[in-house]
Amino acid sequence: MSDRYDPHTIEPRWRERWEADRLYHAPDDDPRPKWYALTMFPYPSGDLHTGHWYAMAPSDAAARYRRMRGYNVMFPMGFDSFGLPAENAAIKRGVDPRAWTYGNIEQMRSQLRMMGAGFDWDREIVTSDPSYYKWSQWWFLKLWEQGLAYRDEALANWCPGCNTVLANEQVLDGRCERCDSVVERQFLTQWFFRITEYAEELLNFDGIDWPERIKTMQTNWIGRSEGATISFEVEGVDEDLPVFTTRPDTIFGATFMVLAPEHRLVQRVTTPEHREEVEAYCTQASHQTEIERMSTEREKTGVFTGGYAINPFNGERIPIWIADYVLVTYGTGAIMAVPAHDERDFEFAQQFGLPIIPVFDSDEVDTSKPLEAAFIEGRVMINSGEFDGTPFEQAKARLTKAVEERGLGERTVSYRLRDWIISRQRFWGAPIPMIHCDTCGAVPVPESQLPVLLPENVTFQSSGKSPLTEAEEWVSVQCPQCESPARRETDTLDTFMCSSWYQMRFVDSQNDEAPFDPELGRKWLPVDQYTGGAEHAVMHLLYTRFFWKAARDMGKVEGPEPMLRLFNQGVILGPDGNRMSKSRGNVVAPDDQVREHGADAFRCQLMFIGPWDQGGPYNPTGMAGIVRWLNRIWSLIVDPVETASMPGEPSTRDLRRLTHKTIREVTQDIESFRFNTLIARLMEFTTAMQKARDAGPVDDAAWTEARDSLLLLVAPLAPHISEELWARRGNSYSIHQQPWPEFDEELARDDEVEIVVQVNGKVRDRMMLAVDAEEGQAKEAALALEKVGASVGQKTPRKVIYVPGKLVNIVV
RNA sequence: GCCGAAGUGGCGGAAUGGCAGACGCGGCGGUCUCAAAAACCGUUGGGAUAACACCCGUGCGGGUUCGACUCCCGCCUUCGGCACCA
Repeated sequence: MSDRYDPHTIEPRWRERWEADRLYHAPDDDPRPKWYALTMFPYPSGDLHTGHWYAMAPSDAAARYRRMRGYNVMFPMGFDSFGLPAENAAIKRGVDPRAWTYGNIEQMRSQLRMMGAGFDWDREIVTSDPSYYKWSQWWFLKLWEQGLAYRDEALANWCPGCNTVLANEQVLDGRCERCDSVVERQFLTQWFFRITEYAEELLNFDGIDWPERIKTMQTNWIGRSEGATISFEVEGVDEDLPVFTTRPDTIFGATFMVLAPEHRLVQRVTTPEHREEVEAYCTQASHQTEIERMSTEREKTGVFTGGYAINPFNGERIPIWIADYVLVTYGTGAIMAVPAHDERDFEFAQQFGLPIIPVFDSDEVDTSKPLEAAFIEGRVMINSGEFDGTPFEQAKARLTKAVEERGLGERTVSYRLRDWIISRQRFWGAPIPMIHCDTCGAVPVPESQLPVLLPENVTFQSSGKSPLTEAEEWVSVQCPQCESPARRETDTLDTFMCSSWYQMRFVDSQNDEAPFDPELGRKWLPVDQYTGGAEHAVMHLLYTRFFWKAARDMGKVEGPEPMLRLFNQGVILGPDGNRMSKSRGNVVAPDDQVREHGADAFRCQLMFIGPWDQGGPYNPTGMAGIVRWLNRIWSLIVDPVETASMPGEPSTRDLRRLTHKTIREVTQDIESFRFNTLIARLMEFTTAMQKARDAGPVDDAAWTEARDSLLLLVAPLAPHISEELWARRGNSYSIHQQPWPEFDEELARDDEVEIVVQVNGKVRDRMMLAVDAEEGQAKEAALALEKVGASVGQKTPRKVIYVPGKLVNIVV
C-alpha cells in the first residue's frame, strides 16, 4: 500500500468492491424505514457532461447521508431514451435510432459508474425498452378508460416543404430548420390528456415541501381566473358567439368584439367585401410564432370582418374584428373588447379609431374628457342604464347574476392551462396503442396485445416525416372489435409521458405482469426527495403530479402527491460564466477532471463552488484547493500521531468541543443542501486537527473521536477516500454502512465568547466573556475597556445595548 | 411587456438585523532546495501613515433602527421563465 493519496488506485478498487457486494441495492424486505431519493434521469445524448455531475453528485451525497441516518435508501437510475435527437441522427446520418440510443446508454452508464454514486443499478429502467413502454402504453389505455384521453384538433407547426410537423426547436425565425420553408400553424387531429380536469387540485400544494418559486410558477401556469361566459347574437348568423370575460361588469363599455384569427366562426361573420382582407390577415397570422404574437412591443394589428354582434344588455350593434392578440387557445377564443378598462383593448381602439366608453367613474380620472389610458378600477357604474350607480365592489357580482338570470351565460372559472397534447408525429417514441376502424372508430389495442412494438428496418426520409406512416405492414391490422381491416394510430407518445410515471416503475422495474406490484408501491412511494433542474418547473413537474392524481383516482397509488420534497439545483456554467457549449469552446469534460484529480475531488469541487441552487461558473483551476484538502485529510489519518491519555487537559476539551460543533453544523448544512459551507467547515476542522497534532501529544480517545468523525462526515461527499482511510484505520467495512455521528450539545458548547464592543455602532474593541454573562457584568466590562473610554470621553452613555453572545453597543 | 431570482475583494463565494469578506482560488513574501516544482508558514478590500490612530467600502438614491449586505420605498443592471389570458 502506498502512503500517498492516489485516487486512481483506490477509486476503481472500491467501486468494484461495492458493486460486487451490491452495497447500494435497496432490498424490498428491509425492516429499516424507507427513503426514496430520486434525481431526474438523463436523456442519453451520448456523453455525460458536467451538468449531469452537478445534478447527481450532490444528490448522491444527500442520499448517502440518509443511509447513514438509518434509512433503507433507494436511489435508482435510468435513461429517458425516447426523443428527437435519436430520430435526427437517423434522418441526417442514416444511423438506426435504436443503435444510436443504446450505444449512448452504454457509454453514459460507464461514465456514471465513475462518479462513485450509490445508485441501485438493479432497478435501472430504459424508457425505450419494450418492457418499459409496454406499461406507458398500458397507462394510456387506463387514462382512455377513465375518459382522460381524447382526440381533438390542435394547432401545430406545419412545414409545407417537408409535409410534416415541426417541434418548436425545429423552427428558426419562422422557418423550417431543414428546408427553410416558412412554417405555418395548422390544425391537426391530436391526442390529448385532460389535465385541466385536475387544474383546481393542482393549485393545492398542501403537504409537499417544494420551493416557493416552483409553486408560484405552477400557479401562474395554471392561471385560474373567475368571470363569466356571455353569449352574443351575431347579425345574419344563426349561431351565438360566446366570449369569456373576467369583467362582466364592463359589458356596457364593449365597443367591439375580437375573434382570434383561427376562430371557427371567422368565415361566417365575415362579409363578402371584407373576405379578401380577412383571409390575408389570417394567413399572415398563421406564419407568426406564438412568441411573436405574444410580444407587447409591436403595434396591435387586426382587420374588420364587416360583421356585427348585438350587445345583449343594450341592443347596440358591435363591430366584430379579428386580431392576433386574442388567442384561440384561451377562454372561448373571442372577447368583448372594453377599451376604457383594458389596456390591450385601449391600444387597439386607439390604433383603429374605435369608440372608448367608460362605464365607471373614478376619483383619479376625469371621465368627461377622452381617456388617456385604460383604468381598471373605478368608483361607481355609469353609462350602464339601470345599473348606473352600482359601486365598483358590487358590480361584478351583480352583472354576473344578471347574465345568468337573463339566460345569457353563466359564471365561469377559466384556466390558462391547456389540455396536454401527447401526440407526436415521430417514429422514436412509444406508439399510441389505438386502432382506427371505419365502423368502430378509435378502438384501444387490447391489453393482451401490448406492447405495440415499433417496427424494425424502417426507412427515414430527409423530410423528417415519421416512417410509421409509411410502414404499411405495421399499420394494417384488423379491428379488435369487428375484425374488419383497420389502421394503427401512427402517432407516438410525448416523452414527457414516459417520465411522468417512471418513479413508480423504479419500485418494481422487472415486473412483467403490471407496471409495479401494488404492495411494493405502498412500500416505496411516494418519492421522499426529488432533485433536478428548475427548467422542468411547469412541464414535467406538473405532468407527473397530474399523472399521479389520475393514478390515485384509479386506485393504483395512494396519497395526494408523487414527490414530497423537491430541491432544484442551479445551472452549472463554463469558466467564462456562459452556458457550456462546444461552439463556445468552454466545455469542461467530467472524464478529464476525473482522470486528472479523481472522482472524489471533482464531486467535492462541484459542491464547494457555491450554493447548489444557484449554479454558477465552474473553474477547473479552483480544483487545487480541494485536492490539497483531500491530501491533508490523507496525511492526517495515515501519518503517525503522538497520543497519550490526558482526558482532563484543556486541549482535549478544545478538540472535543470542535468535533461536536463540527458534527452539529455539518449535519445542519447537509440537511438543507448547503454543501459549500459544509465543506468549508470540514476544511476548518481538518486544519484545527493538524494544529492540535503539531502542538504535541493529543488525547487518545479524543483524537480517535475526531478522526472517525471527520471520515464519517466526509463519507457522503467523497465516498472513495473515506472508505480507504476507514479501512486503513482498521475499522469495519463499509464506512457507508456506519451510522452518522451524533453530537453532544453539552460538549459543543463554548465557555467563553468574544464580545464586540461598539460605541455608537462602531466597533472600538472586543473582549472575552462567559457565554452566560449577565447584562450588568457585560456593560461594566465594556465600559472599563481603555479604547472604549477614549471613545466615550466626557460624554455620558445614553443607552447601552447588550446582545448576549454577540455585542455591547454604547450609545452616547 | 409581465413574473421570478440575483448584484459583496482580482475570482468563486460567507454572513439574512449585531465584528462585512468565513472557506477556497489567485497574488505577494518566506522556509526547504544547487535550483525549480510540490509541500508548509505568513500576508492579501480600498485610502492614508514611518507605524499606529483613523477614514471609506456590500449596484444607485432615500428611509426605518442604538445598529442595515440583511427590513421598507424608488431606480439601475444582469440572469432565468413566460402567458397581450380578456
